[in-house]
Amino acid sequence: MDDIDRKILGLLQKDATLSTAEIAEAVGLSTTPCWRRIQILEQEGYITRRVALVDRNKVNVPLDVFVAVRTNEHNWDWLDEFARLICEFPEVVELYRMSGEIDYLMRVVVPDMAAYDAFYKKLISKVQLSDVSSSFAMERIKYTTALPLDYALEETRGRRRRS
Amino acid sequence: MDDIDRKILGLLQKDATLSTAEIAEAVGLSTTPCWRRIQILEQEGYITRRVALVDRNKVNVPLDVFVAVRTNEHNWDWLDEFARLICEFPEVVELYRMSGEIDYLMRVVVPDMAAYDAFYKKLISKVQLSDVSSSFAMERIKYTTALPLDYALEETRGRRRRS
DNA sequence: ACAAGCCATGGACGATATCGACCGTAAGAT
DNA sequence: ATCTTACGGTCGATATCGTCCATGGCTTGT
Repeated sequence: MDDIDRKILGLLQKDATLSTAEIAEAVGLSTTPCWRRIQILEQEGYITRRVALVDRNKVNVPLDVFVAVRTNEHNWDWLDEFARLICEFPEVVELYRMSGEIDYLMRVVVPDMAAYDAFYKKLISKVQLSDVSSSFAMERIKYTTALPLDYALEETRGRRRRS
Repeated sequence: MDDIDRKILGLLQKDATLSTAEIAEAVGLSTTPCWRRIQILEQEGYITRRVALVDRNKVNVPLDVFVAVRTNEHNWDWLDEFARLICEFPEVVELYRMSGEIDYLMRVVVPDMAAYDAFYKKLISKVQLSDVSSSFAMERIKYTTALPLDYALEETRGRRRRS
């Protein structure tokens, strides 16, 4: 993990269709060593997968709903069951176990409020939840899958230190 | 948008490295028409981009913080400035304008609570916010970039209706 | 019956990925 | 002062795919 690796990751995070030649030029390497680095980044698990992002409007799910959940059950079995169940819902794209007041927070994508209502009914019919509160997003201002790379550690693995 | 298109999108959402031949086989087409459909899906904007997802632990940002923001300023100029500013922060991965109590909700990724504190200080030094409350995620149970495709409309564009 | 739309097949061209081999160099270690 | 290691650069060979023809056949709507 040096500056060049960071640059490569940064580029691929934005656009995974870039050819090795293009990346090589952008980071100031020739193609072969650049390709080697990408290989290593993949083998070491820095890059977990490459995916296509689809337009939410085109597939008719323009609405984000944040669902804050509280429960009375706080044992592992319940959590397992809950997690398993939620993962079945394709509408739930994010689910976090939280600290503080709220036990779980999830983001749900649906076509509109009516569809959310249908989802909500399905949800509460399957799980016992003591308190559910939904907040609707009016507008998504920023959304990116790109993580910040400034915090990545050098990790003197081989011996990679360029001035 | 028929069942085959949905299948193709579903596959590419999960793994964009699949070759057209593999996709073709999976959806029960031969390669050429399958390739054409993918072309169309891209031209029509169903597929917006292809990106690489990187491992958050590897790049040292394992912690999710949800930041709920309230403000007194409710004019367009302020929003523009706020949006512009937030988009500069690579740690802010999602930002929504909400309905209800909270004005804005964002997800921030950082290495640890200390780093979040540093981020927080940077944030409040740049924007005037009347109320900020942070919730830390203990665990990310589900996270996917794949949208549900069940809601996608048929959109009888050409004449595409399979049984 | 006819036309339109979609599929399958086959093939051709070119871009790229994917290596392997070899050399040069700079920094660290002994 | 060497020896070693870890790069990077270059060259080149394969082979896989993407890309895009052209043709023919099947089904469906009018």
